[in-house]
Amino acid sequence: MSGINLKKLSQELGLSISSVSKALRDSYEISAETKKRVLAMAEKLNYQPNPFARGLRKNKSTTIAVVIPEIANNFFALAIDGIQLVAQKKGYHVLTYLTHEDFQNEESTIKHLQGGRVDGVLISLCGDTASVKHLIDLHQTGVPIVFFDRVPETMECPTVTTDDYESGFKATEHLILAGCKKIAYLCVSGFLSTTQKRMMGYEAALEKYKIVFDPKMVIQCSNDNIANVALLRKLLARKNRPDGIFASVEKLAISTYYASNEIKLKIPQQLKVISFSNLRTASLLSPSLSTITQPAFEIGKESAELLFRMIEKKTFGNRIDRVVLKSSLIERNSSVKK
Amino acid sequence: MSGINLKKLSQELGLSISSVSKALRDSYEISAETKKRVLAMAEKLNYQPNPFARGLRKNKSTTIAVVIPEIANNFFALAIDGIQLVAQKKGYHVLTYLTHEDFQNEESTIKHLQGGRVDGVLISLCGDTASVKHLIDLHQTGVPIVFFDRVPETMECPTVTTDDYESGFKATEHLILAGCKKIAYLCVSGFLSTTQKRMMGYEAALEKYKIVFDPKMVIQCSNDNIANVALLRKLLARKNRPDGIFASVEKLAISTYYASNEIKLKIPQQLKVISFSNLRTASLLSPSLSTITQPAFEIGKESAELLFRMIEKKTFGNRIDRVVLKSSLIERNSSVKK
DNA sequence: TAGTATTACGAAAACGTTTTCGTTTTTTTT
DNA sequence: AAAAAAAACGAAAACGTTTTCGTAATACTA
Repeated sequence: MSGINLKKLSQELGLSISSVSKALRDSYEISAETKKRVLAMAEKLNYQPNPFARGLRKNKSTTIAVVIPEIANNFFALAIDGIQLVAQKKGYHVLTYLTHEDFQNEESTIKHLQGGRVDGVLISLCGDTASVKHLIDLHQTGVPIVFFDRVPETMECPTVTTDDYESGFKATEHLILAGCKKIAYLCVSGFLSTTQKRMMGYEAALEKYKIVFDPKMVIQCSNDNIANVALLRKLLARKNRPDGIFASVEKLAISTYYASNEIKLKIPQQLKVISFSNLRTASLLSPSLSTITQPAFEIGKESAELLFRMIEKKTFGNRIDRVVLKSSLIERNSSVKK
Repeated sequence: MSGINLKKLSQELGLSISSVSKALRDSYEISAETKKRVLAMAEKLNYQPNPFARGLRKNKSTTIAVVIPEIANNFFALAIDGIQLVAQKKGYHVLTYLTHEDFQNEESTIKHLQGGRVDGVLISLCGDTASVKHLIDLHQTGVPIVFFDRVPETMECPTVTTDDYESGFKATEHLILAGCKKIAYLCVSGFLSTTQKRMMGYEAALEKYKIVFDPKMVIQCSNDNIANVALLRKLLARKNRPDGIFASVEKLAISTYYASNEIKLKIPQQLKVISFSNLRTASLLSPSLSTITQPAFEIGKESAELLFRMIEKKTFGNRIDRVVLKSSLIERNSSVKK
């Protein structure tokens, strides 16, 4: 359809296909003047090499895949930004897939990647990923994989994460020092590595300050915002309600705000809140939201750089990189001691 | 690398390559029992067809490209969500490209798409796109293109947009009715169709209420948030400062909030604000932000559906669809009359 | 000057599919 | 029972590259 290929170019130039091809890749076998002619004609006819023919021949796609749970999420949007930056610099194309936190989706997506469509995969697991067999299979076909943020527990693999345990600890400690006695931990899925580690930090902080851990204060939320608001409203209307909320994902903090508004619960007077979040508007909220902010852009950037290192020198197998970046705790009014 | 292809499959089965291929595509030339055997073996060996070989042979990629200015932006993130939904349903893959509002990027991205890498393109133009020659070239190679939100003025082409003129009018009228006498219009680029139309609505509303249009109240901002805050701080500190702000993009509203905070200007008492925005936290801001909210998800969905209609029946050329969706004005405290 | 490098190019195979066109065997029709 | 039709499969070309190898013509070496 595009019409213009090596054959037409070579006819136009009175050269063979192979010579034209070599001229375009600047081969030493072709004289300087011929190269000039070829380049000029290629430019004139606006020749673009067919990526499928090239991919087939070279067994290379110059494409990577990014598999994430959702895109309408500041963390992942920023991470993609970082990924795209380095991919673009390398001349790579980026395929994006959304799992919508559904394991079936993740599985079939990964399976489709088996055919050689991509040279590498960046993935953040979905909430209910129980098995990682699909990923092991993919890895065994020779496709390098880098996990970021949500990584598997049961697989030796390259990862880029943040200091989730420490962040969980600090966030909880922060609430305790602000006067909270009964802190709820909000999460979306118990399977996730992030959820687990943040919760371990949460538990450790409770222990340090001699607060007994109450399993009922671990609130499993869903991906349905409306349902989450309803759930939280119930939680916060109870007699025995928590006086502090530690949200392990941004949207749960927002739902907490909505729920509190609905039942006229004052933040931070009656309820203190801190949350993992990359909201640009955190400081503009009413009240401004205290956050643990992950370096989302850098996570994307680091992951992509790690992946390209694996793609370029095929030295993976003998070494496994695990990068850990630091999140920062930003105190604002939602958790202020009064 | 992946290893398992039709040749190996056929050897394993004692069949010819062509028969295996036909069996897998459920051809009438192959007997039912042979098909069963082939399917079973393919499943067992986890066969995945090579997308490059298939793409080369069929001259089809089952891939579309999405070209947008930025991803860390609620509008575009939601639009991508809608696009992915329908692409996934169709079994298509989605390549994402970010132009970062840079025309050079947009141009080279589109050029690279010329080789047949994708079956169709969804694009929202970047702010300084002066010429659309690159897009006309691409279109002439037979690649269907659908423009969404930011569309070209000088090209007959399929588009999905919102009622920008009306929205601009209503937003401005809303500020006027709330008591504003001097309304500034904030935009990122004068070239954009959206900017233009929203501004025409703005001017029309001013005229209706006999307010003279002041060109100095049209504020050209950049993509640098920090610079924008500084610019707005200056604007709002002037003696002759505006008493109303109409932001044509979300981030400018946020910058307005930052600037106002810095110079202790009270919203909505001293300054009323309304903005195009898809912020989930609009109602939680201090004060809650009045918005024109575009149906971003639906825009993405409609665009993709339109594109696939064009890809599937190649009836483009004889008809050009232009879909217009409605935005909604949501009044909140940032523009309340007091 | 004969032999050897070097330079500049072309022919052809290969990548893994799909598809067209045989070809053989079986079934149906007359 | 002979001819025609149908069923089930295989051989091979084609898609557009890249790359290996071969081969002229020219330049250099002894």
